[in-house]
Amino acid sequence: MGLAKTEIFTLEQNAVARFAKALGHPARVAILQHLFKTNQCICGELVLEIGLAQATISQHLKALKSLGLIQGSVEGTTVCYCVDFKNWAKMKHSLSIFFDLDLNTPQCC
Amino acid sequence: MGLAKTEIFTLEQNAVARFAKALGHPARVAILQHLFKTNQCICGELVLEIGLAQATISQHLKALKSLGLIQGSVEGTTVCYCVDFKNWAKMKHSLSIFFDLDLNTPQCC
DNA sequence: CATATTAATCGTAATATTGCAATTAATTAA
DNA sequence: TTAATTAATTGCAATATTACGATTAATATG
Repeated sequence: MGLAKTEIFTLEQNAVARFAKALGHPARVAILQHLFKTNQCICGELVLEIGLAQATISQHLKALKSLGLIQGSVEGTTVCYCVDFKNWAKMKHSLSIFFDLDLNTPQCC
Repeated sequence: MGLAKTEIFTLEQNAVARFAKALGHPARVAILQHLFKTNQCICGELVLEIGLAQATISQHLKALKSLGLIQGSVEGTTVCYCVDFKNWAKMKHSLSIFFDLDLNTPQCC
C-alpha cells in the first residue's frame, strides 16, 4: 500500500521514524552539512554545491523545513536557509533515547 | 526517478542516509525496541507484538538484517532475531558525528 | 512417510519518493 | 512599467516502499 500504518505505533515510534526518514536521503544529509558549515546559505548555493536540479533541491528543502529542522527566510529574491538549532536538539534527544537502548540491554550474540 | 543519485555524494553522506533510512519506519523502530527489551525473540512473536502481517514483518526484518543491525539464527522451525551490538554501535557512531555538527557551529536564527 | 509449524519469498496493488523540465510567483533593478 | 533573478510549484516519468494473501522451503513431530 505504500504508506505506513502509523496508527498502530506509539507517538515515540512515529517520531523517531519521522526524523530518521527525513535524514534518509544523502541530498538532505548534504544540505544539512553545508548549512552547518556555512551557518546559513541561499538555495542557489546549495544547487551549485550539491549538483541536483533546482526543483529537486527545493523539494528536499521543503521536506526538512516541514519537519522543522531548517528555517528559510526570504531576503529579496533569494531565500536564506539555516538550521533550526532548537528543533535539531529535539531531534537529537528523541533519537539518542532510542540509540541508547543498547546501554540497558545485555549483549546476546 | 525514484532512486537517489548516490554517486554524487560522499561515502559518509550515503552511510548516514542508509542508516537513517532503515530507521525511517515505525515498524522497524518497534522491532528494534522489542528486540532490545526481550534481548532476543522469534519472528512470530514480533508479528503478534506489532500487529502487521507475517510477510510484512519478515520484509522489515530483512531490511534491518541486510544493513547488519540485527542477526537471525534458525532454531528448528523458528528464527531467533537479536540486535547486532557491534553494528549498532557503528551506526550510533556514524550518526552521532553528523548529529554533533551543531556543537561546532554558531547558532544563527 | 505424512502432517504441522514457522518464516521466507512471490506476486500484486496502492502509495510514496526522487528527479527534472517547464512554469509561476515574488522581488529587485533599470 | 519592463526585464531580470530567484525559488516555489506543477506535471510527469521512473523507481521504491509498504502491506498482504498465497505459496514455498525448511524443519520438527506423529
